[in-house]
Amino acid sequence: MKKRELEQLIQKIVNEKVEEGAIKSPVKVMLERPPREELGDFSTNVAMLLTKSERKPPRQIAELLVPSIEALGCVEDVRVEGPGFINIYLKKDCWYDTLKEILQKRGSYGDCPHVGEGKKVQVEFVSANPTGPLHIGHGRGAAVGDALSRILEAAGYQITREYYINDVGKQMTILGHSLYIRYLELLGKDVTLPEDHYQGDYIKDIAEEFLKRQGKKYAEVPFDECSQLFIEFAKDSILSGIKKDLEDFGVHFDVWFSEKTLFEKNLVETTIEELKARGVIYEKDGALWFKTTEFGDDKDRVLVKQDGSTTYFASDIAYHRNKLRRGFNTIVDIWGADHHGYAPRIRALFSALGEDPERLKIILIQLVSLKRGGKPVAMSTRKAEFVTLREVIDEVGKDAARFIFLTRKADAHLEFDLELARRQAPENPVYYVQYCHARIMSILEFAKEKGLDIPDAPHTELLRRLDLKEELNIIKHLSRLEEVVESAATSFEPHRVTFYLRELAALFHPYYNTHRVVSEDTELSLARLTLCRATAEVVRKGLRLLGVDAPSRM
RNA sequence: GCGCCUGUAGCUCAGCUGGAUAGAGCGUUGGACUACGAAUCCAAAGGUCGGGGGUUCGAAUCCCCCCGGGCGCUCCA
Repeated sequence: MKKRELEQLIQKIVNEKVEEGAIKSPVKVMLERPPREELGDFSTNVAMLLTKSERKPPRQIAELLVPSIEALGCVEDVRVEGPGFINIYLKKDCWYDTLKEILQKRGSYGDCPHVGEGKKVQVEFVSANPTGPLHIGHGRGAAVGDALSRILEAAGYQITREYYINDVGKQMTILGHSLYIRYLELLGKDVTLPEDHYQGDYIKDIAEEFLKRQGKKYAEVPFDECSQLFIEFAKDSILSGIKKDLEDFGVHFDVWFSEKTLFEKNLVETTIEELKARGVIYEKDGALWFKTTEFGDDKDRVLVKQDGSTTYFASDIAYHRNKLRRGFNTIVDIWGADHHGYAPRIRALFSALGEDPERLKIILIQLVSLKRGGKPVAMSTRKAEFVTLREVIDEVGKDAARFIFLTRKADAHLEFDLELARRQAPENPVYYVQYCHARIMSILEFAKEKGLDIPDAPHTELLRRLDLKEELNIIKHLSRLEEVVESAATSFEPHRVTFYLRELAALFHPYYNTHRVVSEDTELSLARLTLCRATAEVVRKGLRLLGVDAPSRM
């Protein structure tokens, strides 16, 4: 029995009471899980919500509803407890239906298409500048963005994963020039890399590659005459590295959106024209301003500078206007938390274009503080001292890294201990869940060798053998998957799935340790094997939503 | 100075959008493998939910004020 189903049944009862006149005002029924199992499987606070409009004590209102709820097929008992909670106890047979449903739906169990109804959502994430390799912080953004996308897909949304490439502007010229300098260095020229250039060794590697491909023919060519070539080469090389890193991290983007194309298609200009037409653009001090203060921003923002060049913000609004034009119902931007100040301006754009700013959902990713064996690791982008995503993948593995990134709310600081993450030790949380899956697969294997044939569609008769409290608790937890997916999707918080899985494993491991699955009692064995199979199915599904593998052996 | 985020057990963090006696993991201490995987399990200890007010049947959760931490306040990208 799922919460949503029971919620609807009780809502119907309340609505009937309202029609009959027994209750004066309508109320939305919300079920919740009581804090302790003695208080039932579900409970509702409707009676307390109605005290004011009914002018009756909550318990009296509750009693009005109890008989109809008791009459529901799945309900074993209904009690009014505490200040006026209506606590509902379900029949065991209803829980066994959960197992049947899991085995029938398999990988699609937990999906809730009614939430998204096929609406289009764009998720833009990572979007790191193509001036250097991805570092561990980008990894967190990648893990969150991808897991969120997977969860939204399970919730029935149509997702476009997108990466925005900042491939224009001064930084690109500096990148190209950095490569140029390293190239000349290789040719034995006496040059030094300016301080504001990219210092990382990766530029040297690219320079060697450049030399191999292009030879020495640019040795005497001034940078001004070959800048485009160097810029393109550096950018393409870095970008293909980024793509490779992300693929190996299990993240695949549908669209790689180039900022440059905004200019090529005149979209920056068109956007400014549209804003002009809407009367939110003015000129001051030789620059062109967007009146964002009209929509809640602190100060107005420059779009075209005195020297005639456009700002980064100009590209950004053109990009977001383009997103809107592409027909996404919701636009999700995942940013580093240090960019939070930009939110009001982008929202201002939505308002200025007559769009609901609520369509833009911004998720901020807090910084990762990196440790190694409990000791902090210093990071400095400028000095190119940082731990790259590549190193993390190679050192601790994709699964452990992704899982750890998803053990916290996105906007909370995350401590990432490289040594801990790499260690296959109990304190490493990913193995707790993966081990649960591997363990079950091993049990199923064992059962097969014993000649036990687990039914694909077990009868309730058989499942009734699962009457231990631990067994029912596991089944009840399994029944929550859809709720968790829905809440993770609507709150944009993928970490909820992580916690759910840990809880599930924490129910299964002790059960396994105290009760034998495969025993002399064939019927009981089959019932328990069914439970195991359903559990493995849900663990696998949950891990898939996080982009983490569910190994059969570890 | 202004704005956003944040403060929950020794440490790292959850807390289901306002519910009943606030929960995990790690760490600490003690215990469990001659039957399905010990990457597991069992037990113990650990709290003024930063502080103060307010809203109401009810607050860790919502509002205001302080205190502490982080991050933003470029015609930078």
